Amino acid sequence: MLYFCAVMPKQKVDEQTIIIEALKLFRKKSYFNTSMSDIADACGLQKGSLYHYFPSKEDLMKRVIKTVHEYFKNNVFHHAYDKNLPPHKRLENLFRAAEKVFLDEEKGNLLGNMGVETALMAPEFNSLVQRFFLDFFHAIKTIYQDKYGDKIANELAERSVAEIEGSLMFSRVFNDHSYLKNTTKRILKRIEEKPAEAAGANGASRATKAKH
Amino acid sequence: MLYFCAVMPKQKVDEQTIIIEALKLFRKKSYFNTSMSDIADACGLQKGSLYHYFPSKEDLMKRVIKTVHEYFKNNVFHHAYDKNLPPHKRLENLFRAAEKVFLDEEKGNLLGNMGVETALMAPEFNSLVQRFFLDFFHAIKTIYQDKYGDKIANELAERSVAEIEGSLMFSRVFNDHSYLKNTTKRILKRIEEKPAEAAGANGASRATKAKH
Amino acid sequence: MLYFCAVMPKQKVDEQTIIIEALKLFRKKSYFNTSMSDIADACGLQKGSLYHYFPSKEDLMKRVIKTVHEYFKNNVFHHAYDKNLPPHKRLENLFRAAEKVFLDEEKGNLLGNMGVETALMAPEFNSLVQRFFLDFFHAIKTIYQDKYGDKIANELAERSVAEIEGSLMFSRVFNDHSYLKNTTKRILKRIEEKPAEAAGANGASRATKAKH
Amino acid sequence: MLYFCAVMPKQKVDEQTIIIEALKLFRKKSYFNTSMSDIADACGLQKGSLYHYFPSKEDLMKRVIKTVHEYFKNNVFHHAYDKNLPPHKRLENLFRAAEKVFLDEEKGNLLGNMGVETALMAPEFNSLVQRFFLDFFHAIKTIYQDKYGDKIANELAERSVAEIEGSLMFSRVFNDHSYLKNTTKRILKRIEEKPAEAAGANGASRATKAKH
DNA sequence: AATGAATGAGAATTCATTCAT
DNA sequence: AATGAATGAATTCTCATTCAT
Repeated sequence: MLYFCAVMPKQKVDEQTIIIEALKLFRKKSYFNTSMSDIADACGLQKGSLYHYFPSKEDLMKRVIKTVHEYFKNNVFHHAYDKNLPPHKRLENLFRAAEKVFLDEEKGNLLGNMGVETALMAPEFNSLVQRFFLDFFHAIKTIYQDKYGDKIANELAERSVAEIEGSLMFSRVFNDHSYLKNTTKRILKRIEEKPAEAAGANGASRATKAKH
Repeated sequence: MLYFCAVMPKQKVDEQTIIIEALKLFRKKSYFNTSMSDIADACGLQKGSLYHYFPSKEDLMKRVIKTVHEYFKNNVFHHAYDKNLPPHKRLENLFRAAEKVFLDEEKGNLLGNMGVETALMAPEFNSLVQRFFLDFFHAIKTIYQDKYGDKIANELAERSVAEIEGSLMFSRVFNDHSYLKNTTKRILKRIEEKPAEAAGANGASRATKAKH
Repeated sequence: MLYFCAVMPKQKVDEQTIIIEALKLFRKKSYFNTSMSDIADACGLQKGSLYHYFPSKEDLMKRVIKTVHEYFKNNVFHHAYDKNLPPHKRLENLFRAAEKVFLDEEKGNLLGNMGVETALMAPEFNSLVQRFFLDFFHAIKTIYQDKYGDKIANELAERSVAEIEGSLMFSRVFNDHSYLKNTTKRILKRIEEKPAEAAGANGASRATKAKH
Repeated sequence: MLYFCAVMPKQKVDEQTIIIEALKLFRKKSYFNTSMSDIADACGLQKGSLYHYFPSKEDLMKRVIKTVHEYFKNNVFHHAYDKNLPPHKRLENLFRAAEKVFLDEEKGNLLGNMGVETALMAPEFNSLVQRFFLDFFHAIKTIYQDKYGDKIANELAERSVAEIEGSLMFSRVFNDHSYLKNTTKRILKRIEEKPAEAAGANGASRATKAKH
C-alpha cells in the first residue's frame, strides 16, 4: 500500500489513522472481538502507544462512532438538504451514498454499521448511536416534507429508516446485498408515486418527535 | 415450574434452567459481556458444573438460540398457519405475540432478538439466526399469500420483517416501545386495505427466494 | 473383541477390564493425557463408577504397572528360566515375546513401555518401575550365567537391557520398529559367539548388584 | 550474565532467563506437571507476562528443547569433530561433557533428557527430539568412521547411543550415576580395542540411515 | 454397583492498562 | 512520541474427586 507512492510521505501515525484502522477492525470483527493489540498492529504501533492518543478503548470507540457520524453528515445526509434537486433525486443520491458505505461496495465486503450492534451490546455507546439515528431520521424527513406534511413526513421517515436498517441487517445475516438494494429501490419508487399511500399514518414515536 | 412431590426432590438444576438463565443474561448484557461465571451464579452452580451440561459457551449459546427459535415457532409463528382466521386477524395475533416477547412485556423472562446482534458479531451463530429469519419470513409470507400472489407475498413479507426488525432496533436504542408498536399497527392497517399498494414490487432477495 | 464369543458372557465390568482399558489409554496417550473420563468411556462406565474399584487415578496406575509387570513375568521373563533350552534359544524366545508386547505387533502400533516414561515424570511410580527392571535384569542375567561368570553376566545383562530400552525409545521417537529389532538381533548374535567380548567388563551398578 | 554499567539497568527478565527457568522445572517436574504459573514464579513474573515472550506453553517448550539441542551442539557434540585428536580421545571428551549435563553434575543448572520423555508423551515435540538424536548419532558415527567403514560406524553409533540412553534412563530410575558412567567407560574401552568386534553388524535403522 | 450432578481447585490464555525509559 | 515490559484481573475450560440417590 505504501510502496506505490512516488515520494513516501512521512506517514506519521496520527489520531485519524488510528481511528480509521480501528473502524475497519470494529466493522470487520466487532468491538468486543477487536483488541487494542489488533488495532496497534494495524497501525504499526505498539499497544502502549495507542494510549498516547486515546485514554481507553471505550474512548477510542466513541471517537470512531463520532467520526462515522461526521462522515455520514458530510457524505450521505447532506444530500437531503440540497434544495436544488427534487425530493426523489435527493433521496436517490442519499441512498446511493449510504449503500456505498453500508455495503462497502468498493471492497465487496458486507460491513454494515457496527455502531448499531455495538449500541445494543454496550450501553455506554447508546447516546452516540441515538444521535446518529436522529440525524438519519431528520435527513429523510426533510426530503419527505416537501411532498407531505410534517406529521406524515415524520412517520414516513421513521418507517423508511426502519426498513433500511432491517434490510441492512438481513443483507449481513444472509450475506446478500439485494436485501438492502431492493429496499432502497422500493422506497424510491414510493416517493415518485402519489402521496395517497401515507394516509392513515399513526403518530411518530417519542424520540423522533422530541428532537424534530 | 417445580412440581411438589410428597418428598421434595433434591432441586437439581437442569438444562432448561441453565438455558433460561443464560438467555436472560445474554439478552441483558450480550453474549460477549456475559461470562460462564455469571451464568453459573445465576443458576446457583459452580462454573465448572455448567460443563456438565454444555461442552462450551458457544454450544450453550447455540442451544439458547435454538430454544428461542422453538419458542417463536410454537408461540408466535404458528398464528400464521391458523387457517380458521382471516389474514389480518392472523397477522394481528402473530404481532401481538411477537411484541410480548420482543418488548419483554411480561417481566423479562423470555427472548428478545439477542440472536440477531450476536449473529452480526459472531459468525459461528449466523446459520442459526438465518434459520430463524427464514421461518419468520415464511410465516408472514403465508399470511400474505391468501390475498396476494406468491411473488408479491414474498416481497411484502421481506419488507414487513425488515420494518419490524428495524423498528425493534430503534425501540431498543431509544428505549421506547412505540417504534415497534407503531410499525406493527401500520403493517396491520396495510393488510386490511386494498392490495393495490403492493404493485410494482421488485423481486425478493436471494436467500428468501431460495428457501420458499 | 466381545462380538466373537459364541455365548456372550455377562461381561460385567470388573477390575481387570478397567485395568486393561486404562493400560491401553496410558500407553497410547500417556498417564497425564488420559483422564478418568477417558477411561470410564472406554469401559462404558460413568466417571464416578471408577471410584468403586480404585480409590484414585494414581492407584489405578499402580495397578496397571503391576499388571504389566505380572504379565512380563508370566509371558516374557519366564523364558529365561526354561532350563531345557540352551541360553541363546532362551534369549531368543524372551526377545520374541518382549517384541510382541513392546511393538504391539498385533495391532501395528508402536507402544513401548509406558511405565518407564511415567516413572521419569511421576516419582510416585518409581519404585514399581524399579522392581520391573530388576526382574528384567535378573532374567537376562540368568541366561548369561550359564556361559559366563556371575560378574560378567551381571554386566552383560545391564548392558543388554540398556541397549534394548534405548533402542525401544528410538523405535518410538522415530516410529521405526527396526531399532529395537536390530538390537535384539545383535544381542542374540553375540551370545552365539565366543565369550571373549565380555572381557574387561567394569563392575555392574549398585542397584543391580544390591538385588542379585 | 548481567554486565554492570555505571548505572545498573533495571533487571529486565529476558527470554533466556525464562527458557532456563522453564528448563529447570521441566527437568525436575516434567512438562505436564509444570504450570505456567510455576514458571512465572521462578522468574519473578506474573503468569500473564510470560505470554509477552512466548505465545504458548507449547511454544516455550519447543524453545527449551531447541536451546538444549543447541547447547549439546556447542558443548558436547562438537568434540566429535575435533580432527586434531584421536577417535578415542574425542569420544572421551564427548562423553565427559555429556555426563556433566545428563547427570547434572554441577548444580542442576542445565539440561537432562527431559526432551525424550516429553517426546514420548506429547507428539508435538517429536520432530525436535528426532533432530536432537540425529545429531547425536551423527557425532558418534563421525568418531567411529575413522576406524571403521561407514556401515559399521553407523551401526556402532546407533548401538552406543542406545546404550547411553538406556543406561541414562536407569541412572534416573534408580537414581544412581553408575549406570551411565559404566556404560561410557565400557564404550570407550571398546574403541581402544581392535575393530574385530563390530563384524557381523546388521544394517542400521531407517531414520539413521536416511539422514547420514 | 452404578449413576450423574456437583464441586473446587487450578490450568492456559487474553487483554486493557500502566509506566519507566 | 513511542516503546515494550509488566501487571492483574478475568475468562474459558479441565479434571480428579465426592456423594446422594
